[in-house]
Amino acid sequence: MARRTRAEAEATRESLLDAAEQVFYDKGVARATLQDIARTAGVTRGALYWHFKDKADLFGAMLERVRMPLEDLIDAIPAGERSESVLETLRMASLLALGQMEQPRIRRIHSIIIHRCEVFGEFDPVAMLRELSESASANTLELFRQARDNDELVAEVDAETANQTFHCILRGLLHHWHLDTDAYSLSETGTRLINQWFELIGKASLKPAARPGS
Amino acid sequence: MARRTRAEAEATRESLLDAAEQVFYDKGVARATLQDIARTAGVTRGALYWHFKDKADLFGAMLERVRMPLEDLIDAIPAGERSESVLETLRMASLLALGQMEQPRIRRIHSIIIHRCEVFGEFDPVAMLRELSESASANTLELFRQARDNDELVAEVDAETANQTFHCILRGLLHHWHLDTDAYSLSETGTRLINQWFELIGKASLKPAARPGS
DNA sequence: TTCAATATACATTCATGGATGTATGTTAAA
DNA sequence: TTTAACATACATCCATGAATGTATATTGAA
Repeated sequence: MARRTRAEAEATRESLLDAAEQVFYDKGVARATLQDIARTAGVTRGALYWHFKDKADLFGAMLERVRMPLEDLIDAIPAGERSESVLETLRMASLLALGQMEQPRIRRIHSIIIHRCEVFGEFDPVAMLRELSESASANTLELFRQARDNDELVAEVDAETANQTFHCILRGLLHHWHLDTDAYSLSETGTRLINQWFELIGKASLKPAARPGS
Repeated sequence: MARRTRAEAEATRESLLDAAEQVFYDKGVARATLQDIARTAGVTRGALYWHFKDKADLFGAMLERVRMPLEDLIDAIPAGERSESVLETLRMASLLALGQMEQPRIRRIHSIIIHRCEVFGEFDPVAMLRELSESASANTLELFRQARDNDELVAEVDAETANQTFHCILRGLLHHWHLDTDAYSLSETGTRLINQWFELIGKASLKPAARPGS
Protein backbone atom coordinates (compact mmCIF):
# COMPACT_ATOMS: atom_id res chain seq x y z
CA MET A 1 0.00 0.00 0.00
CA ALA A 2 0.82 3.62 0.05
CA ARG A 3 2.80 5.55 2.53
CA ARG A 4 0.90 6.55 5.65
CA THR A 5 1.18 9.72 7.65
CA ARG A 6 3.35 9.70 10.74
CA ALA A 7 0.37 9.47 13.03
CA GLU A 8 -1.01 6.52 11.12
CA ALA A 9 2.37 4.82 11.21
CA GLU A 10 2.50 5.21 14.96
CA ALA A 11 -0.99 3.73 15.13
CA THR A 12 0.02 0.61 13.20
CA ARG A 13 3.06 0.28 15.43
CA GLU A 14 0.82 0.34 18.46
CA SER A 15 -1.59 -2.13 16.90
CA LEU A 16 1.35 -4.44 16.19
CA LEU A 17 2.34 -4.26 19.85
CA ASP A 18 -1.27 -4.93 20.87
CA ALA A 19 -1.37 -7.88 18.51
CA ALA A 20 1.92 -9.17 19.87
CA GLU A 21 0.52 -9.05 23.39
CA GLN A 22 -2.55 -11.01 22.36
CA VAL A 23 -0.80 -13.61 20.22
CA PHE A 24 2.05 -14.09 22.72
CA TYR A 25 -0.58 -14.60 25.39
CA ASP A 26 -2.62 -17.05 23.31
CA LYS A 27 0.13 -19.21 21.82
CA GLY A 28 3.25 -18.45 23.81
CA VAL A 29 6.19 -16.43 22.50
CA ALA A 30 7.99 -19.32 20.82
CA ARG A 31 4.98 -20.71 18.97
CA ALA A 32 3.72 -17.28 17.99
CA THR A 33 4.65 -16.52 14.39
CA LEU A 34 5.25 -13.07 13.01
CA GLN A 35 2.61 -13.94 10.43
CA ASP A 36 0.06 -14.44 13.19
CA ILE A 37 0.94 -11.14 14.80
CA ALA A 38 0.86 -9.18 11.57
CA ARG A 39 -2.46 -10.75 10.56
CA THR A 40 -3.94 -9.96 13.97
CA ALA A 41 -2.81 -6.38 13.58
CA GLY A 42 -4.37 -6.24 10.12
CA VAL A 43 -1.10 -5.72 8.26
CA THR A 44 1.54 -7.91 6.60
CA ARG A 45 4.91 -9.04 7.84
CA GLY A 46 6.41 -6.24 5.77
CA ALA A 47 4.98 -3.70 8.18
CA LEU A 48 6.24 -5.67 11.14
CA TYR A 49 9.77 -5.86 9.76
CA TRP A 50 9.67 -2.15 9.07
CA HIS A 51 8.91 -1.27 12.68
CA PHE A 52 10.87 -4.04 14.41
CA LYS A 53 14.07 -5.90 13.67
CA ASP A 54 12.79 -9.35 14.61
CA LYS A 55 10.70 -11.15 17.19
CA ALA A 56 13.10 -10.37 20.02
CA ASP A 57 12.97 -6.68 19.18
CA LEU A 58 9.18 -6.78 19.09
CA PHE A 59 9.11 -8.61 22.41
CA GLY A 60 11.42 -6.04 23.96
CA ALA A 61 9.34 -3.16 22.67
CA MET A 62 6.22 -4.78 24.07
CA LEU A 63 7.80 -4.96 27.52
CA GLU A 64 9.19 -1.46 27.17
CA ARG A 65 5.66 -0.15 26.79
CA VAL A 66 4.75 -1.29 30.29
CA ARG A 67 8.13 -0.97 31.97
CA MET A 68 7.48 2.58 33.04
CA PRO A 69 4.24 1.88 34.93
CA LEU A 70 5.93 -1.15 36.41
CA GLU A 71 8.92 0.79 37.63
CA ASP A 72 6.80 3.69 38.72
CA LEU A 73 4.91 1.24 40.83
CA ILE A 74 8.13 0.25 42.52
CA ASP A 75 9.56 3.73 42.86
CA ALA A 76 6.21 5.06 44.01
CA ILE A 77 6.51 3.05 47.19
CA PRO A 78 8.78 5.52 48.96
CA ALA A 79 6.82 8.37 47.40
CA GLY A 80 3.91 7.71 49.74
CA GLU A 81 5.42 9.89 52.43
CA ARG A 82 5.49 8.20 55.81
CA SER A 83 2.03 9.14 56.92
CA GLU A 84 2.07 7.45 60.27
CA SER A 85 4.70 4.78 60.42
CA VAL A 86 7.09 3.40 57.86
CA LEU A 87 5.55 -0.06 58.18
CA GLU A 88 2.14 1.40 57.50
CA THR A 89 3.50 3.07 54.38
CA LEU A 90 4.97 -0.21 53.19
CA ARG A 91 1.77 -2.07 53.89
CA MET A 92 -0.38 0.34 51.97
CA ALA A 93 2.07 0.53 49.09
CA SER A 94 2.09 -3.23 48.70
CA LEU A 95 -1.70 -3.37 48.66
CA LEU A 96 -1.65 -0.70 45.98
CA ALA A 97 0.82 -2.77 43.98
CA LEU A 98 -1.42 -5.83 44.20
CA GLY A 99 -4.29 -3.77 42.86
CA GLN A 100 -2.20 -2.71 39.87
CA MET A 101 -1.37 -6.31 39.10
CA GLU A 102 -5.03 -7.08 38.54
CA GLN A 103 -5.29 -4.57 35.73
CA PRO A 104 -5.77 -6.51 32.48
CA ARG A 105 -2.78 -5.02 30.68
CA ILE A 106 -0.36 -5.64 33.54
CA ARG A 107 -1.88 -9.04 34.22
CA ARG A 108 -1.42 -10.17 30.61
CA ILE A 109 2.19 -9.02 30.51
CA HIS A 110 2.94 -10.77 33.78
CA SER A 111 1.31 -13.93 32.50
CA ILE A 112 3.45 -13.82 29.36
CA ILE A 113 6.63 -13.34 31.38
CA ILE A 114 5.74 -16.00 33.94
CA HIS A 115 4.20 -18.76 31.83
CA ARG A 116 4.47 -17.90 28.17
CA CYS A 117 8.07 -17.18 27.33
CA GLU A 118 11.36 -18.93 27.80
CA VAL A 119 15.04 -18.15 27.49
CA PHE A 120 15.26 -16.53 24.15
CA GLY A 121 18.53 -16.20 22.26
CA GLU A 122 20.31 -13.01 23.22
CA PHE A 123 17.22 -11.69 24.89
CA ASP A 124 16.89 -12.99 28.42
CA PRO A 125 13.68 -12.16 30.28
CA VAL A 126 15.15 -13.70 33.42
CA ALA A 127 17.80 -11.01 33.53
CA MET A 128 15.13 -8.35 33.32
CA LEU A 129 13.18 -9.94 36.12
CA ARG A 130 16.34 -10.10 38.20
CA GLU A 131 17.01 -6.40 37.71
CA LEU A 132 13.46 -5.44 38.62
CA SER A 133 13.63 -7.67 41.67
CA GLU A 134 16.94 -6.23 42.81
CA SER A 135 15.80 -2.65 42.45
CA ALA A 136 12.51 -3.26 44.24
CA SER A 137 14.25 -5.12 47.03
CA ALA A 138 16.81 -2.38 47.53
CA ASN A 139 14.09 0.24 47.80
CA THR A 140 12.05 -1.57 50.41
CA LEU A 141 15.09 -2.67 52.36
CA GLU A 142 15.84 0.96 53.05
CA LEU A 143 12.31 1.38 54.42
CA PHE A 144 12.52 -1.70 56.60
CA ARG A 145 15.74 -0.33 58.04
CA GLN A 146 14.01 2.93 58.82
CA ALA A 147 11.27 0.95 60.53
CA ARG A 148 13.86 -0.84 62.62
CA ASP A 149 15.54 2.45 63.52
CA ASN A 150 12.13 3.85 64.50
CA ASP A 151 11.70 0.82 66.74
CA GLU A 152 8.59 -0.28 64.84
CA LEU A 153 9.67 -3.94 64.51
CA VAL A 154 9.21 -6.62 67.14
CA ALA A 155 12.41 -7.95 68.62
CA GLU A 156 12.39 -11.28 66.75
CA VAL A 157 12.76 -9.80 63.27
CA ASP A 158 15.63 -7.97 61.60
CA ALA A 159 15.20 -5.61 58.67
CA GLU A 160 16.98 -7.82 56.14
CA THR A 161 14.99 -10.97 56.82
CA ALA A 162 11.74 -9.02 57.00
CA ASN A 163 12.47 -7.49 53.60
CA GLN A 164 13.20 -10.86 52.05
CA THR A 165 10.10 -12.45 53.54
CA PHE A 166 8.03 -9.50 52.36
CA HIS A 167 9.10 -9.96 48.75
CA CYS A 168 8.78 -13.73 48.95
CA ILE A 169 5.17 -13.46 50.10
CA LEU A 170 4.30 -11.02 47.33
CA ARG A 171 6.15 -12.98 44.66
CA GLY A 172 4.77 -16.30 45.82
CA LEU A 173 1.26 -14.94 45.87
CA LEU A 174 1.60 -13.46 42.40
CA HIS A 175 2.88 -16.73 40.96
CA HIS A 176 0.17 -18.77 42.64
CA TRP A 177 -2.50 -16.38 41.43
CA HIS A 178 -1.21 -16.70 37.88
CA LEU A 179 -1.78 -20.45 38.01
CA ASP A 180 -5.47 -19.59 37.83
CA THR A 181 -6.36 -15.91 37.92
CA ASP A 182 -10.07 -16.73 38.05
CA ALA A 183 -9.74 -18.78 41.23
CA TYR A 184 -9.73 -15.81 43.60
CA SER A 185 -9.16 -12.10 43.90
CA LEU A 186 -5.48 -11.22 44.15
CA SER A 187 -6.04 -8.01 46.07
CA GLU A 188 -8.49 -9.54 48.54
CA THR A 189 -6.37 -12.56 49.39
CA GLY A 190 -3.24 -10.43 49.27
CA THR A 191 -4.71 -7.92 51.67
CA ARG A 192 -5.48 -10.67 54.13
CA LEU A 193 -2.00 -12.18 53.97
CA ILE A 194 -0.18 -8.86 54.03
CA ASN A 195 -2.23 -7.42 56.87
CA GLN A 196 -1.70 -10.46 59.01
CA TRP A 197 2.03 -10.52 58.39
CA PHE A 198 2.45 -6.82 59.15
CA GLU A 199 0.46 -7.36 62.30
CA LEU A 200 2.96 -10.01 63.32
CA ILE A 201 6.13 -8.04 62.64
CA GLY A 202 4.87 -4.68 63.97
CA LYS A 203 4.90 -3.74 67.63
CA ALA A 204 1.39 -3.75 69.05
CA SER A 205 1.94 -0.43 70.77
CA LEU A 206 2.43 1.27 67.41
CA LYS A 207 -0.63 -0.17 65.68
CA PRO A 208 -2.75 2.70 64.32
CA ALA A 209 -6.03 1.18 65.47
CA ALA A 210 -7.62 -2.16 66.12
CA ARG A 211 -8.92 -3.50 62.82
CA PRO A 212 -12.10 -5.22 63.99
CA GLY A 213 -13.19 -6.50 60.58
CA SER A 214 -12.53 -10.25 60.85
CA MET B 1 22.27 -50.34 13.90
CA ALA B 2 21.39 -53.77 15.11
CA ARG B 3 18.71 -54.75 17.52
CA ARG B 4 19.63 -54.29 21.19
CA THR B 5 18.69 -56.36 24.21
CA ARG B 6 15.84 -55.15 26.38
CA ALA B 7 18.20 -53.80 29.02
CA GLU B 8 20.16 -51.86 26.41
CA ALA B 9 16.94 -50.44 25.00
CA GLU B 10 15.93 -49.22 28.43
CA ALA B 11 19.37 -47.67 28.78
CA THR B 12 19.01 -45.68 25.56
CA ARG B 13 15.57 -44.56 26.71
CA GLU B 14 17.09 -43.28 29.93
CA SER B 15 19.92 -41.57 28.08
CA LEU B 16 17.35 -39.90 25.84
CA LEU B 17 15.58 -38.57 28.92
CA ASP B 18 18.90 -37.41 30.34
CA ALA B 19 19.69 -35.68 27.06
CA ALA B 20 16.25 -34.07 27.00
CA GLU B 21 16.86 -32.66 30.47
CA GLN B 22 20.17 -31.18 29.43
CA VAL B 23 19.07 -29.78 26.07
CA PHE B 24 15.80 -28.41 27.46
CA TYR B 25 17.82 -26.74 30.18
CA ASP B 26 20.39 -25.31 27.77
CA LYS B 27 18.14 -24.07 24.95
CA GLY B 28 14.63 -24.06 26.35
CA VAL B 29 11.94 -26.55 25.39
CA ALA B 30 10.72 -24.68 22.32
CA ARG B 31 14.14 -24.07 20.76
CA ALA B 32 15.38 -27.55 21.60
CA THR B 33 15.25 -29.75 18.54
CA LEU B 34 14.77 -33.49 18.59
CA GLN B 35 17.94 -33.68 16.55
CA ASP B 36 19.87 -31.99 19.36
CA ILE B 37 18.44 -34.34 21.95
CA ALA B 38 19.13 -37.47 19.92
CA ARG B 39 22.68 -36.32 19.15
CA THR B 40 23.32 -35.56 22.80
CA ALA B 41 22.09 -39.02 23.70
CA GLY B 42 24.38 -40.52 21.08
CA VAL B 43 21.59 -41.89 18.90
CA THR B 44 19.54 -40.71 15.94
CA ARG B 45 16.04 -39.32 15.77
CA GLY B 46 14.89 -42.78 14.76
CA ALA B 47 15.60 -44.04 18.26
CA LEU B 48 13.79 -41.08 19.76
CA TYR B 49 10.71 -41.65 17.63
CA TRP B 50 10.80 -45.32 18.56
CA HIS B 51 10.62 -44.56 22.28
CA PHE B 52 8.47 -41.41 22.23
CA LYS B 53 5.61 -40.16 20.11
CA ASP B 54 6.85 -36.58 19.82
CA LYS B 55 8.41 -33.76 21.83
CA ALA B 56 5.41 -33.40 24.11
CA ASP B 57 5.51 -37.09 24.93
CA LEU B 58 9.23 -36.86 25.66
CA PHE B 59 8.67 -33.83 27.86
CA GLY B 60 5.93 -35.61 29.77
CA ALA B 61 8.09 -38.67 30.30
CA MET B 62 10.92 -36.48 31.55
CA LEU B 63 8.64 -34.93 34.17
CA GLU B 64 7.16 -38.31 35.04
CA ARG B 65 10.61 -39.52 35.99
CA VAL B 66 10.87 -36.97 38.81
CA ARG B 67 7.20 -36.70 39.70
CA MET B 68 7.41 -39.45 42.24
CA PRO B 69 10.27 -37.96 44.29
CA LEU B 70 8.52 -34.60 44.01
CA GLU B 71 5.23 -35.95 45.30
CA ASP B 72 6.94 -38.08 47.91
CA LEU B 73 8.53 -34.89 49.12
CA ILE B 74 5.09 -33.38 49.56
CA ASP B 75 3.44 -36.43 51.01
CA ALA B 76 6.40 -37.03 53.28
CA ILE B 77 5.55 -33.90 55.21
CA PRO B 78 2.85 -35.52 57.33
CA ALA B 79 4.99 -38.66 57.51
CA GLY B 80 7.36 -36.92 59.90
CA GLU B 81 5.29 -37.92 62.89
CA ARG B 82 4.56 -34.98 65.18
CA SER B 83 7.61 -35.23 67.34
CA GLU B 84 6.92 -32.32 69.62
CA SER B 85 4.46 -29.94 68.05
CA VAL B 86 2.73 -29.86 64.69
CA LEU B 87 4.33 -26.54 63.88
CA GLU B 88 7.74 -27.96 64.60
CA THR B 89 6.98 -30.86 62.26
CA LEU B 90 5.95 -28.44 59.52
CA ARG B 91 9.01 -26.31 60.02
CA MET B 92 11.41 -29.22 59.79
CA ALA B 93 9.61 -30.71 56.81
CA SER B 94 9.84 -27.44 54.90
CA LEU B 95 13.55 -27.16 55.61
CA LEU B 96 13.93 -30.71 54.34
CA ALA B 97 12.04 -29.77 51.19
CA LEU B 98 14.33 -26.80 50.58
CA GLY B 99 17.31 -29.11 50.85
CA GLN B 100 15.84 -31.42 48.21
CA MET B 101 15.36 -28.49 45.86
CA GLU B 102 19.08 -27.86 45.82
CA GLN B 103 19.79 -31.31 44.42
CA PRO B 104 21.02 -30.88 40.84
CA ARG B 105 18.40 -33.11 39.24
CA ILE B 106 15.47 -31.46 41.03
CA ARG B 107 16.99 -28.03 40.52
CA ARG B 108 17.32 -28.55 36.76
CA ILE B 109 13.76 -29.78 36.41
CA HIS B 110 12.45 -26.86 38.41
CA SER B 111 14.45 -24.45 36.30
CA ILE B 112 13.01 -25.95 33.13
CA ILE B 113 9.46 -25.68 34.42
CA ILE B 114 9.93 -22.16 35.78
CA HIS B 115 12.01 -20.47 33.10
CA ARG B 116 12.48 -22.79 30.16
CA CYS B 117 9.11 -23.95 28.93
CA GLU B 118 5.90 -22.30 27.91
CA VAL B 119 2.34 -23.32 27.16
CA PHE B 120 2.76 -26.17 24.83
CA GLY B 121 -0.05 -27.35 22.60
CA GLU B 122 -2.17 -29.94 24.37
CA PHE B 123 0.43 -30.34 27.07
CA ASP B 124 0.07 -27.68 29.72
CA PRO B 125 2.77 -27.52 32.41
CA VAL B 126 0.76 -24.88 34.24
CA ALA B 127 -1.99 -27.40 34.90
CA MET B 128 0.55 -29.78 36.40
CA LEU B 129 1.94 -27.07 38.63
CA ARG B 130 -1.58 -26.22 39.74
CA GLU B 131 -2.30 -29.80 40.71
CA LEU B 132 0.93 -30.13 42.66
CA SER B 133 0.24 -26.84 44.39
CA GLU B 134 -3.32 -27.83 45.32
CA SER B 135 -2.29 -31.17 46.72
CA ALA B 136 0.59 -29.73 48.73
CA SER B 137 -1.60 -26.96 50.07
CA ALA B 138 -4.35 -29.35 51.13
CA ASN B 139 -1.85 -31.50 53.00
CA THR B 140 -0.32 -28.69 55.00
CA LEU B 141 -3.64 -27.01 55.63
CA GLU B 142 -4.71 -30.06 57.60
CA LEU B 143 -1.57 -29.71 59.72
CA PHE B 144 -2.08 -26.00 60.33
CA ARG B 145 -5.60 -26.80 61.48
CA GLN B 146 -4.21 -29.35 63.89
CA ALA B 147 -1.80 -26.73 65.14
CA ARG B 148 -4.69 -24.35 65.72
CA ASP B 149 -6.66 -27.04 67.54
CA ASN B 150 -3.62 -27.76 69.69
CA ASP B 151 -3.52 -24.05 70.51
CA GLU B 152 -0.04 -23.69 69.05
CA LEU B 153 -0.84 -20.57 67.00
CA VAL B 154 -0.81 -17.03 68.31
CA ALA B 155 -4.19 -15.34 68.40
CA GLU B 156 -3.63 -13.10 65.37
CA VAL B 157 -3.32 -15.92 62.83
CA ASP B 158 -5.85 -18.40 61.52
CA ALA B 159 -4.94 -21.73 59.97
CA GLU B 160 -6.04 -20.87 56.45
CA THR B 161 -4.10 -17.63 56.17
CA ALA B 162 -1.06 -19.17 57.79
CA ASN B 163 -1.13 -22.02 55.29
CA GLN B 164 -1.36 -19.63 52.36
CA THR B 165 1.43 -17.42 53.67
CA PHE B 166 3.57 -20.50 54.30
CA HIS B 167 3.31 -21.63 50.68
CA CYS B 168 3.75 -18.10 49.36
CA ILE B 169 7.01 -17.71 51.24
CA LEU B 170 8.34 -21.05 49.99
CA ARG B 171 7.18 -20.47 46.43
CA GLY B 172 8.43 -16.89 46.36
CA LEU B 173 11.78 -17.95 47.71
CA LEU B 174 12.10 -20.77 45.18
CA HIS B 175 11.30 -18.45 42.29
CA HIS B 176 13.70 -15.78 43.48
CA TRP B 177 16.45 -18.32 43.97
CA HIS B 178 15.95 -19.57 40.43
CA LEU B 179 16.64 -16.08 39.11
CA ASP B 180 20.25 -16.78 40.10
CA THR B 181 20.94 -20.04 41.85
CA ASP B 182 24.56 -19.06 42.43
CA ALA B 183 23.67 -15.90 44.32
CA TYR B 184 23.02 -17.60 47.65
CA SER B 185 22.24 -20.88 49.33
CA LEU B 186 18.56 -21.74 49.15
CA SER B 187 18.55 -23.83 52.31
CA GLU B 188 20.50 -21.30 54.37
CA THR B 189 18.41 -18.31 53.42
CA GLY B 190 15.26 -20.42 53.53
CA THR B 191 16.08 -21.64 57.02
CA ARG B 192 16.45 -18.07 58.22
CA LEU B 193 13.15 -16.94 56.71
CA ILE B 194 11.21 -20.01 57.75
CA ASN B 195 12.56 -20.04 61.30
CA GLN B 196 11.72 -16.41 61.82
CA TRP B 197 8.20 -16.79 60.46
CA PHE B 198 7.46 -19.84 62.59
CA GLU B 199 8.77 -17.95 65.57
CA LEU B 200 6.24 -15.22 64.83
CA ILE B 201 3.20 -17.45 64.39
CA GLY B 202 3.96 -19.89 67.23
CA LYS B 203 3.15 -19.22 70.85
CA ALA B 204 6.26 -18.46 72.85
CA SER B 205 5.20 -20.77 75.65
CA LEU B 206 5.38 -23.76 73.30
CA LYS B 207 8.80 -23.02 71.81
CA PRO B 208 10.99 -26.10 72.24
CA ALA B 209 14.03 -24.11 73.32
CA ALA B 210 15.67 -20.77 72.84
CA ARG B 211 17.69 -20.88 69.65
CA PRO B 212 20.62 -18.72 70.66
CA GLY B 213 22.49 -18.93 67.33
CA SER B 214 21.96 -15.42 65.90
C1' DT C 1 3.00 28.74 -2.79
C1' DT C 2 4.42 25.11 -5.65
C1' DC C 3 6.80 21.35 -7.16
C1' DA C 4 10.49 18.25 -7.74
C1' DA C 5 13.37 15.20 -4.71
C1' DT C 6 13.56 12.04 -1.37
C1' DA C 7 12.43 9.46 2.54
C1' DT C 8 8.74 6.75 4.49
C1' DA C 9 5.48 3.06 5.27
C1' DC C 10 4.23 -0.42 3.97
C1' DA C 11 2.92 -5.00 0.50
C1' DT C 12 4.73 -8.67 -2.26
C1' DT C 13 7.84 -12.03 -3.64
C1' DC C 14 11.56 -15.09 -3.21
C1' DA C 15 15.30 -17.95 -1.45
C1' DT C 16 16.69 -20.66 2.24
C1' DG C 17 17.02 -23.60 5.96
C1' DG C 18 15.58 -26.34 9.27
C1' DA C 19 12.36 -29.14 11.88
C1' DT C 20 8.97 -32.60 11.74
C1' DG C 21 6.96 -37.02 10.76
C1' DT C 22 6.92 -41.09 8.18
C1' DA C 23 8.53 -44.79 5.41
C1' DT C 24 11.77 -48.00 4.75
C1' DG C 25 16.18 -50.46 5.50
C1' DT C 26 19.10 -53.26 8.67
C1' DT C 27 20.63 -56.41 12.10
C1' DA C 28 20.75 -59.03 16.00
C1' DA C 29 17.91 -60.79 19.88
C1' DA C 30 14.06 -64.00 21.07
C1' DT D 1 11.81 -66.80 11.43
C1' DT D 2 10.03 -63.05 13.34
C1' DT D 3 10.27 -58.88 15.42
C1' DA D 4 12.37 -55.43 18.41
C1' DA D 5 15.39 -51.53 18.23
C1' DC D 6 17.18 -48.75 16.02
C1' DA D 7 19.51 -45.93 11.48
C1' DT D 8 18.72 -43.80 7.07
C1' DA D 9 16.34 -41.51 3.62
C1' DC D 10 12.71 -38.80 2.06
C1' DA D 11 8.82 -35.58 1.55
C1' DT D 12 6.56 -31.79 3.39
C1' DC D 13 5.83 -27.77 5.57
C1' DC D 14 6.55 -23.38 7.24
C1' DA D 15 8.97 -19.52 9.48
C1' DT D 16 12.46 -16.37 8.66
C1' DG D 17 14.81 -12.58 6.53
C1' DA D 18 15.97 -10.06 2.80
C1' DA D 19 15.09 -8.05 -1.63
C1' DT D 20 12.21 -5.54 -4.28
C1' DG D 21 8.18 -2.84 -5.64
C1' DT D 22 5.26 1.23 -4.97
C1' DA D 23 2.61 4.94 -3.82
C1' DT D 24 2.27 8.58 -0.82
C1' DA D 25 3.99 12.02 2.82
C1' DT D 26 7.23 15.28 3.75
C1' DT D 27 10.50 18.74 2.86
C1' DG D 28 13.39 22.16 1.04
C1' DA D 29 14.30 25.25 -2.73
C1' DA D 30 12.81 28.48 -6.12
